[in-house]
Amino acid sequence: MEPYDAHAIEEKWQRLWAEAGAFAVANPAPGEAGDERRFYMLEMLPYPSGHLHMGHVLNYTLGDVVTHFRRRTGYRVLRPMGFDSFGLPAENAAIREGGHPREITERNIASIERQMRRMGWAIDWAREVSAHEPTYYRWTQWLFLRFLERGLAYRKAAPVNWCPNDQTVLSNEHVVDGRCWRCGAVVEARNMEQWFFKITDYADQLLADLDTIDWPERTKKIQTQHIGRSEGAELLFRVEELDLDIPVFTTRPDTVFGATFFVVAPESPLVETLVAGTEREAEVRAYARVAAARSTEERATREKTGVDTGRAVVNPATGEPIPVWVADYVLMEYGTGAIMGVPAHDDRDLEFAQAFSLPVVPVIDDDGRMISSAQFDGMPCEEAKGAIVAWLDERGRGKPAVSYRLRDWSFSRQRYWGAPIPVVYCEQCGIVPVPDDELPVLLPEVSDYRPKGEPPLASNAEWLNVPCPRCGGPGRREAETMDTFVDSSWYFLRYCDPHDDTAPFERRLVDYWMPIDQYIGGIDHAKGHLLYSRFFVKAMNDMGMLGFREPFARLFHQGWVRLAGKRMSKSQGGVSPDELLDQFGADPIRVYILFQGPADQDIDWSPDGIESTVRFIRRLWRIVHEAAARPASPEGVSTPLAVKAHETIARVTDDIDRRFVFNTPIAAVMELVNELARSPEDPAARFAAETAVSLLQPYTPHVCEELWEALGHSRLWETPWPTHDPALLARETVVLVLQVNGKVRDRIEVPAGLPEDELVERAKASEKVQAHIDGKEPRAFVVPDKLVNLVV
RNA sequence: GCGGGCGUGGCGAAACUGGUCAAACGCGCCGGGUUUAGGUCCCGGUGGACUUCGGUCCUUGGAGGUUCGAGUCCUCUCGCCCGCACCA
Repeated sequence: MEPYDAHAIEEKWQRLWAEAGAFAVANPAPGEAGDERRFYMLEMLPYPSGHLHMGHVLNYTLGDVVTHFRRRTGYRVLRPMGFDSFGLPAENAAIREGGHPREITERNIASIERQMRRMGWAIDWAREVSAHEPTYYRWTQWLFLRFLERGLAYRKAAPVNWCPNDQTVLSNEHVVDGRCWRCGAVVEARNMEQWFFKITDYADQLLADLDTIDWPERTKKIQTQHIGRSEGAELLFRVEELDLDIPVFTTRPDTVFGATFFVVAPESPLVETLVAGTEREAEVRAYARVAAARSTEERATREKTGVDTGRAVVNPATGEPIPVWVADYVLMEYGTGAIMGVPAHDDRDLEFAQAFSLPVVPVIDDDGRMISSAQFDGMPCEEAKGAIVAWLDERGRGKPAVSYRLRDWSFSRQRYWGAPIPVVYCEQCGIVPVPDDELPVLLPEVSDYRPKGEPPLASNAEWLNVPCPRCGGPGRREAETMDTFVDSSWYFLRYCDPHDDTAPFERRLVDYWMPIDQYIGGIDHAKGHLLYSRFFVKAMNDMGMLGFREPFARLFHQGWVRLAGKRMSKSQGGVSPDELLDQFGADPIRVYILFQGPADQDIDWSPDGIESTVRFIRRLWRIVHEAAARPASPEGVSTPLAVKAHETIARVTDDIDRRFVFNTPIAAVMELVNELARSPEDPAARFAAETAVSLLQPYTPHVCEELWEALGHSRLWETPWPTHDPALLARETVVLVLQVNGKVRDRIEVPAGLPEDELVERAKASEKVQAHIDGKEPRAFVVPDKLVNLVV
């Protein structure tokens, strides 16, 4: 027996798998039956920072176990890999260190890919895609144009975070405590033109279809909350002098009789309409300008401010005029950008009313019944909601309405390293799409990636100035690029047909593979990537491009791997997998990361523990080699070791398949190996060894392949998953637990399948039981074949 | 403030639908063996208290409750973590 040499074994099998094309999977030929058992296993694609971190190792090892298990249980498994290779970090590295973002990105991809291969993950590398490659972003641009055609992509002015120092728009994530994360300057709110995807059109479907997918409840909750559907009513408040009806959204139409004032958001166009030409014009405008420039955080925390417009609107319920104010506690983005102020029943309105001495009129009493509300007095307020809306509806002053918190997705970035947005601005024609046959619009070279008020692409005049594709007149390209979340909203579709140069994918192929049977990734993407991708698929389904409405049928979130209490992530590598690979090899790392605990739970990384998995593999190595020297186990052997092996098959299979837990199968195999070590002479020794190696293969594929050969077999990676023999597990006798008053007093062996009264008789016959029931006549509770509880 | 999750040995954890002494498996620790020594490796022990060594009692953050029976279900409470947050 050679000593266990992780590196030699791992290199050998990685080479052999590559030569055999072991993990490549073919697409079905046209006309091939679609009823084959297929399985699409996908983990979220990595962002190519310098190297893998232990969180990746957990994520992809988890997916690898599922991949091997599904392959060996008879599925055609698609398990691809790619890189989310556009984005700010590479661009910032280029600004910081010099060099081109493409060089940095491609160097990182090469490095990560090498690490992935060393980990031995069963990936179909022939399907690899990277977002920054023109062969990929050509289709990202193509999809954008389809969204544009349907009005699902549009451009409009919207408030953004602006850093006055860096002269750029910042995403919300890059505003820390109201300051720019890079230079520390106080961020301003600005109104700028932005590109948006109309995800709000799909708010209801995104909410409703959560019921059709097998996702963690907490993730569904996060999305539900983010979509934020509220039912209520839209009520009309009239400005008589201007002959103007202003709608407001409210979830509390029952309180409308208590609306004593009216508030408009400072950003609202109504402000101008209301005050233009009045004596309060200057004062109100000044307030609106200052308030609109305040950050959302500032507006949320400071005391209530506002200014009276001097105008009045008519409360549609009371018919009385109430004053109209402008105040920054009302947000333009939600509802209609205007509210009715009901200080008696809303804390924020009360605070405002108290600050400005506005009247407070309660309209619901302590028992929840309507008061001071005309004909509705005495009605329970829940009932009054519908009744009042119906009453206002009859008079044309209101109707039931639904409002969402979800906003359209702003996806344009004033940055370099992203897919160019393929449109041209023409003075005559406006926004003109670049024709499909001119795609991709290649990302041009620029001299400086730093944004200086204008996106970096605008600095390349030769690229920027092109004739209008429609009229041929002077035009200017869009210089903004797309958010990387656009790239990652459809990459899983491209994997199905990665080399198609006539379309993003063939519908037949995505309909064959999709939806993804098991998706694995961090919960940090709960309301970003996981929502955007759902929106993309629904929109593409509506366009007839594919035949399903949800991308991810089943979702699992792996836990965080922490180092000294901190999450390991892209920015803080912490532990280098290369060093661990050099020191221990891939198999021990793979077992260790999954043995720590449930995969959805955070784990603390400790290099010490990994030694113990090396020890286990060495022990397995020795014990299996010893068993391999013994005669083959007879067919149907039913020794205790054989029974243990079958039990282990049943446990491991159930854990991976049904329970989706990955730590306890390792413990189960360890138990089997321990049992084998204790009884090496058992006739089932070889069978037990074969079973242990076969069951552990998804975790430690290299060493198991080597041991499988030592046992006289070949190609474990495509050997069918073992099945247990239920007949062997059916015991002839069982151990019956005897309790008196709920306490265990004895255990006796009885034939399996005895009727309840027989079990009770046997229990009463036990001396130890008799000593505790003391001659009394007990009541009996029986769990057949397991337990009898006698209660006296 | 709103929504959600989690508390089990010295440590990571197991106990899957309430039912075989709660703590499997592993780490750590203790004892023994192999070894010139250390490491590796092998064997055994290891929740707590009491014990006449046969056992007895206690123990899943805390307090109640349901049940023949609760780590598991319910109520309250303490602690930690996560998501949202002037959303009308």
